[in-house]
Amino acid sequence: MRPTLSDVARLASVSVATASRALSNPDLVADGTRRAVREAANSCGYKINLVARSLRIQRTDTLLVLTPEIDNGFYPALLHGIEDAALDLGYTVLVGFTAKSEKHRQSYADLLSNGRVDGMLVMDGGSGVNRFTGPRPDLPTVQVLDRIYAPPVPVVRVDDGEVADLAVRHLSSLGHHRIAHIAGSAAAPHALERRNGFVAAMGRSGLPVEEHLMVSGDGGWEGGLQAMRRLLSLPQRPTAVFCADDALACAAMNVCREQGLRVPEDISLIGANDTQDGQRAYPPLTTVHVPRADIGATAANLLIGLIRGQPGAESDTVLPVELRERATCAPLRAAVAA
Amino acid sequence: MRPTLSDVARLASVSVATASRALSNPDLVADGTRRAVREAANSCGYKINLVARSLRIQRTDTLLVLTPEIDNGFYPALLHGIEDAALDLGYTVLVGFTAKSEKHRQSYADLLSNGRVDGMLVMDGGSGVNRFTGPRPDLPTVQVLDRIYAPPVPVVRVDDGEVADLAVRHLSSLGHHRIAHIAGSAAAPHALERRNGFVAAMGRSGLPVEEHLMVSGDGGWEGGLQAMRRLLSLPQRPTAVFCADDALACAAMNVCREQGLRVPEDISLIGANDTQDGQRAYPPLTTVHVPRADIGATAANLLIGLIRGQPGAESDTVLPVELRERATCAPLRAAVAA
DNA sequence: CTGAAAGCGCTTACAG
DNA sequence: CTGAAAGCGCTTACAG
Repeated sequence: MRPTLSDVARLASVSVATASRALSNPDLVADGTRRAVREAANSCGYKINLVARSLRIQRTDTLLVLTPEIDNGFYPALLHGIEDAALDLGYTVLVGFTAKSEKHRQSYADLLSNGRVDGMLVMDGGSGVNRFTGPRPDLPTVQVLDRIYAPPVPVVRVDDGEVADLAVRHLSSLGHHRIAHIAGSAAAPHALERRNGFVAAMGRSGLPVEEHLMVSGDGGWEGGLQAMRRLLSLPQRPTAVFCADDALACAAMNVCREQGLRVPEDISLIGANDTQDGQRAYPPLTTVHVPRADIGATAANLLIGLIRGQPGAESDTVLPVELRERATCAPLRAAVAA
Repeated sequence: MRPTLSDVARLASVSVATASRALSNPDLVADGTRRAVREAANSCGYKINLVARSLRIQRTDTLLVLTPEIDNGFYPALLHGIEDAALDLGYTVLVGFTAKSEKHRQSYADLLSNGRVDGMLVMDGGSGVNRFTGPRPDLPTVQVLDRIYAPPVPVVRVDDGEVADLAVRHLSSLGHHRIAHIAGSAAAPHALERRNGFVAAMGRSGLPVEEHLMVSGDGGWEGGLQAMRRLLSLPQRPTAVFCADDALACAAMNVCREQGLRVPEDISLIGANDTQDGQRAYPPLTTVHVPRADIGATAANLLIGLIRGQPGAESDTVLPVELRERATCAPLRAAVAA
């Protein structure tokens, strides 16, 4: 059997209380005692049992993160940001994939109410599950990017109106005015906000927004392909398109190639989020950068603050976004010249 | 405070023993009792405390998976396969990212020795950490894809020689004989095996393997770019290249574009693994499919068997791979005609 | 500085 | 079918 603390205590000829202190709170025991206990622990290969410890101290030092499928290049950076911040503060992070079914989601969320984790980071709000529906969680929770619980459950996010605004202003500054938008999944609040932001930004730039230039990219990669094909089949094609995310923009770029259109000479494309697929596309995608690692780290720190009962947790933290010019946008005249 | 089982027992006027049975082992109590206890539990919002339960029953029903960075499109499917199988059998999975440092890796691996998880799936062997170095784990462990512990620690993997063989035979059947290879990270055992497999397969096909046609794609995306540039700067360019993985092949494809070479008309490219980036490339990448979800599920099932003490766990499970023809390979004469 | 004791919240032989 | 009791492996007041 695995040695326990009482084995160590016996070997070191001290009480379990002292053995515990020597190992977890070294300052509380005499030098010699500490040494003896440590040696005993080593000699028998003692490892502390964290579940016993958790039961006793009433915390697990573990965070849960609810995430949708991660195979889309958006979540990994968020996860790493969370993990970095958490590990620094002595927390372990457990990730639960919730896109499969509401049942899966529930079984993960139960880990919080069942005391297996101390707090929860919800970043699957964009997948449309359970939105605004459940009661406000009474255990430490922070939302990432999409708000799915009413205040005062904190959110860490970006301003999606600003994302759209940066994209539209960039395109407009290049002389484009027939600008299209491929919207993201209707289930994602942020996609809706980017769409609204697109309309608002077009207005602010004094540009007309034509209904048929706003298409839905719902349906993942295939949806993106179809959306772009629809746009290119229009009698009056757009000269530029703002895609709600980089994956959609990559899909759009592929459609351009299959139809023999050059990007950016014949048409300008801009994405959003700044994910790896855009960076590695050819040509590399111009996009609006979303600081995912920062968002993750901020959210994790906030959650840990909540768990530790620190006051003054902001309930709405908005991080800045910025334009990342790469190679898929060109001045309108280039298209005209082509 | 959170209600405990004894609160429920009091409300239902039974002993905690009975309350426990009514909730966790319903058949053991009378109908009326069961109903009363359930009602009591609901009325006070009782949730079982899983850490107390774990301490008592001496298991956590949790699996740990050690994974390197996941932002490369390879790991998500593996993770999903693991999670599916695990959830079906009542296990929760905890994932630990280990690429940051050996310290991070250790702190995750400690979760196993510290009793927070029942078993461990090691799939970060390709990142070169700690290889063959640590003692054979004495707690339930299974390795995924790369062997980093000596037998009999089980492995679930593919035959990387076969991966290379399928690729080379495909290229050779298209008439290519000046075939190059861009190798994966030298730290990854499977990359080495693919490289050796390439040499063997070339031999089997009666093709010469020229030293300068085998280059290292070490260094991630940038490494891939450089490797391909080196190949294209050769006096005698290859007419086809087998890239150790799809990301490398995508990098190679970008280099071709930047140099004005058409794929597959001017040069054929084949990858391996069949990841999303290859599927979404333009043109879609021909590759060797590796059944990642199956591998994950198989490994998880094996691990759970180990945990439950089932005998007969195979210590080396090899899953089949297959060629996935898409659009980046063409007959040699096409290149000649060009 | 150290030890005896209580207790975290469950489950499960053992009796009845 | 139900209850009293022990115990999983720790930590931490409380005394000394």
